[in-house]
Amino acid sequence: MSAAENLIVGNRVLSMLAKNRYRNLWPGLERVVLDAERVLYAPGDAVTSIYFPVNSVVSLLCKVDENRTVEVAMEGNESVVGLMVNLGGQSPCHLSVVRDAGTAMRLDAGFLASYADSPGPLRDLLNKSIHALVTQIAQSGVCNRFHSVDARVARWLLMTRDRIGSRTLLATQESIARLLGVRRSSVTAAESSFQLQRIIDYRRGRIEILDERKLRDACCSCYGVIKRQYDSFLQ
Amino acid sequence: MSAAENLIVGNRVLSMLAKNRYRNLWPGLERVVLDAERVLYAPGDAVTSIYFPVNSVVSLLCKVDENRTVEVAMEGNESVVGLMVNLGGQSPCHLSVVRDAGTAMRLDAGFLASYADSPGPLRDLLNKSIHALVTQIAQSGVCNRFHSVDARVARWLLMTRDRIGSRTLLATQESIARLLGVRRSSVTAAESSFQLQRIIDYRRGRIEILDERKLRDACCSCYGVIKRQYDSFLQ
DNA sequence: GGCGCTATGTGCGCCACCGCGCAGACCACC
DNA sequence: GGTGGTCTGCGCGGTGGCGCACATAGCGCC
Repeated sequence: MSAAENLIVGNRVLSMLAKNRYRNLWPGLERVVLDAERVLYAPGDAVTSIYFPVNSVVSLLCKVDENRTVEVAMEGNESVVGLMVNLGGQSPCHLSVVRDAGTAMRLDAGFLASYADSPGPLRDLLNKSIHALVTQIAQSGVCNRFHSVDARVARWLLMTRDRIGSRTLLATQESIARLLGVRRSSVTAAESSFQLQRIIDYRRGRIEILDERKLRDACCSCYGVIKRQYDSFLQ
Repeated sequence: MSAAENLIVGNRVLSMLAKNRYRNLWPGLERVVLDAERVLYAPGDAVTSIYFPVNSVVSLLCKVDENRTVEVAMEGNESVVGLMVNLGGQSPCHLSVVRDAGTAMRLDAGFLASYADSPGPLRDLLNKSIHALVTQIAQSGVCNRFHSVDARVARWLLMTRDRIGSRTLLATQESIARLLGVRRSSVTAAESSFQLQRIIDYRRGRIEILDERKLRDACCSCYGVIKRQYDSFLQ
């Protein structure tokens, strides 16, 4: 397998297409590096590029008030970033920001749209991706409203882990707090509790997951609901 | 204009199609009455019917825990109920329940899909509808997390009003509380405060909006964000 | 090794909202 | 016009998370 193919299967959606011998998109794919904090789409922008993250993570942010934007979804190797907005031919209503730097495969939005215009395995897959994203947005919303900060931090850590494919996350308590829309000290409390239970280990912006099973126990069912939705159609 | 056409333009999506002289769907449309509490779709179901509400309102409910399901979106005359699920060919992950009884135009899901298969004004409209629904889900999630019960009740009242096209809503404090995921007495407090300010008048399951402008002032910006998204492509 | 920045630890008062329970009021129905 | 069920008013203690502020500790950099 070529280096390019290796990258391609790093994104679960592309990987699904590869498995089904659907390679119409391959010629249009281009490897790019996404730097942290780069804004991919902002409200009002035209969407000209679509991204298939390999090990990068993109946050979908929604404005709450003047000085707060919270994460309504995170997109990584299981996602097609910019998809929904593009298919609607609409301008995004959310901010898409690179949270974890890394590589992604870029595709021209029009190029993708031309292949998704007609029915087929590609369009099915994209529709299912949209469906899963909506599930994530809805479930995260509910979770953020009803579940404890501890459970939400646990969910956030697990979901990030799944998307970067590594047990070591780079995130400060401050950054997590902003994304979840909670106080930093609430995140401190959650993380130090997990540390005491030897579930995670952390120091200055670096979190290592020691015991994934316990972390799952610490988080609510929302993690599973979201994960199952993606797993149901990706491999 | 015939009685059927009158009904058709009662749904803003159908009305848009009528304006653009797109009438392929007309032969498949069938007027139905939706009774309150009827479950249109449940997780695991196959979606065989699509509904264009005229004055009925459908709640999209998401399970929180064993004895709680909360509203993640409400769909009425601005919506195509069952759309997203159908296009993905997926089974719904949320419960769709008729909240306010009324009429709707029913369409066979396969019939709609056959017309949405190819690009055109219909598909554009459906894509935009999905996009708006996602905006609603995301914004409601954020709103439910960060804004006061008072503001959320105000938003709920206004959104319902827009969808039924009447200043008089039928809803008990208990039912609103369940949908918003708050205590009934919190809704009591909100409504009685609005009553004191002569914004609404209510008695036993019947709420009348007296001053819509003040009600707008009482609710957060989320109402406007959601409304603008729909208004941007519906007439 | 010292300096400075950033990240983390911790404490305090506060408040919106929770869960529960009960009383009272309204309305439909017989 | 009584009666029963539903809807609304309200009170109580409890609590999770908030906003703020300040101290400490780790780490990069010169």
